[in-house]
Amino acid sequence: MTLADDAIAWYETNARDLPWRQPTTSAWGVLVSEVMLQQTPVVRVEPAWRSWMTRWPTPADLAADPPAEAIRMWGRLGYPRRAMRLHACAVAMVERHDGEVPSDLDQLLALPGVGTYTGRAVATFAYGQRHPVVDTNVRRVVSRAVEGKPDAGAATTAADLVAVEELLPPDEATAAKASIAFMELGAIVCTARAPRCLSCPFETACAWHATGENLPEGPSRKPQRYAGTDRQVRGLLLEVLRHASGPVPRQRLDVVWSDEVQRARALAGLVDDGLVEPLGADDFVLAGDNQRPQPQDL
DNA sequence: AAAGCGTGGAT
DNA sequence: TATCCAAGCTT
Repeated sequence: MTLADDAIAWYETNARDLPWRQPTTSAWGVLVSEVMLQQTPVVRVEPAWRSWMTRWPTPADLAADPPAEAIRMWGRLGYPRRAMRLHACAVAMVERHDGEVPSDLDQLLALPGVGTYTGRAVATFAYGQRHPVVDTNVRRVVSRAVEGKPDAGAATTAADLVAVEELLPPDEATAAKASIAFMELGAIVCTARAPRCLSCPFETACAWHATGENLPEGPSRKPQRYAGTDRQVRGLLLEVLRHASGPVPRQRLDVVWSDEVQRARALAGLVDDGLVEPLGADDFVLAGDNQRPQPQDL
């Protein structure tokens, strides 16, 4: 039995029942789930994903609406640039791929917001192809089970892809199952904080378990501050703009943060990123909102 | 290649 | 309370 075999067997009876794993889910549905899951936990993604798919069942549906609507629907999932990119991705798929999610990995990787992980995840989970799908869960599982180290490095490397590829069975469909199984194992058993080694199908094979599960010395990532950062200010500004139906006067944005310099910098950053657009001298809207007729236009 | 980018729940 | 962490991507 290989690790892949053990993982697949374990997955058959232990996998969570997530909507984007239903066989009827479209490749678009898989892509949306993958983007939403970038740095956002499953429990928060699930309801958002359902709403999103109900409103925009296909890429063409999303592409037909302005980015502002995507940013609103994104709600508080975090990193709203992902909503922008998902919208841009839908537009690109309409333009370049006849409104379909491409199955070719290189075409996937060329889409906005689709990187090393997401591209392979879509090719694998939506189209059943054989690719190493390497996210934080898989890196942790492989780091522990194969290398005996408590945690993986900070970011995915080419070597990680090779290491995971070598664990995949040759058959395409089986490899795809192994990929989702490795991820699920990392998500619910081989967790960062309190791994459930006694419930792990790798228990006897795991190099890390064999050496006594020595814990990592420090955090695997650099701790990221939030309070007081531009990110917090951007979040506050965007929260106001999300709930506005028309142009927002600058004064309404001024009240969210007292430091004028930082506030201006954060707003400029949102404009730079294409999330927000200035409208006239002192009004702001979410990207594309100026294309909707405003009350004063009627 | 390291830093920037949201948000909220768990410990 | 503060820190860690959650299916990363872009520049």
